[in-house]
Amino acid sequence: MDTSACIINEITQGMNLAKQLKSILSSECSHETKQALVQGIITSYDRALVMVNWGHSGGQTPPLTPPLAPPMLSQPESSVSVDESPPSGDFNQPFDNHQDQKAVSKKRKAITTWKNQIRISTDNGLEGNTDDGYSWRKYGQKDILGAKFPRSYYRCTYRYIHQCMARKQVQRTDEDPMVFEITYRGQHTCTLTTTPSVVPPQSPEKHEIEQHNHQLPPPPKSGELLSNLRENLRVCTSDLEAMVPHSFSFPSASFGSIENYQRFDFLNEPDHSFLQGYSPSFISPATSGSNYFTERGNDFHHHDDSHLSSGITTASTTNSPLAFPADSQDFSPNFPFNLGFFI
DNA sequence: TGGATTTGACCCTA
DNA sequence: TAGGGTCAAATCCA
Repeated sequence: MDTSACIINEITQGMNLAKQLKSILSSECSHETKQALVQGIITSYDRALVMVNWGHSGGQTPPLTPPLAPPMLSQPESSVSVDESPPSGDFNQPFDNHQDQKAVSKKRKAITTWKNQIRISTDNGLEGNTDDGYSWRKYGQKDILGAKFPRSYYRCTYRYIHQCMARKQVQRTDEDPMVFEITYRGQHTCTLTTTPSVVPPQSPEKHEIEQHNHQLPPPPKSGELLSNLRENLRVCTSDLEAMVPHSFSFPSASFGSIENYQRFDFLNEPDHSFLQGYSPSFISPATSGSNYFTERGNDFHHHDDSHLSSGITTASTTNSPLAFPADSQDFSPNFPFNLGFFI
């Protein structure tokens, strides 16, 4: 599907959703359903705008996003939308030695970054999660001046194995503790040799999640990720009817909702090369391989007064959804995002 | 015992 | 020089 077709699709979908919303505004439909429709409308127009921007910024085809934040008609309480900005520019500069590291440091500003804003709703006391299919390893945490919460730093687990220099920062926003801003830096090169979506690494966070919520479904199998990808891709290329995210429905009501505020920050010239850095997995708590929170006991250690900002002490990438108290600061976000949709 | 996390220290940039 | 980003030793956990 070319760009214009996708744009038309998005706009058309938004219109359809608006019509649906109009028809149910006076009905007995649940508040969640209405909200889901509104979210779907916003998402559709948002994506359409992004596509337009892409077209104007270089004539390249924007990443095709499947209905990530589609109206969750089937399960309105579980809504997941993703906002990702495509990366571009030069990154993944391995710096195994001091010299390289210096060079990279100088290029720090030039490295393309893009952000994701994910809102985790716990209206029903549950939460969902998304997965980018990659395995992240936390390598640092820092209190940021003026920030209420600390910032966590993650790098690809295969940094040294595959010289994958992908990194991400997870920062809980001050305004809304339930909103996490994830900044991605660099693209995954490990996908060139190992497809995370195919063989999603078992991240430690998975273990943690399992510890805290035994009712959660097991992490997705690699095959599931692939099949999910296919489904999503199919949705993207099918008619509007298919745009209704049946395939995005969460497997069970045990999932809360995560709203990804897609903010496309094109900090640099878009580059198709970033596509390889995205995981083909999509944001379904049941199928994705990442979790947003760590359930390790350690993660909850830092909740003494001296660690008010440690609510997010650890964020790891796991693939299981887990429940966490809405007002809790003890969960760490691991925000994988499924840019694989863009493929 | 190996892998992941924590956290203080160091480095780099503005 | 301050603040952000990264390193790496210590620690934790399965």
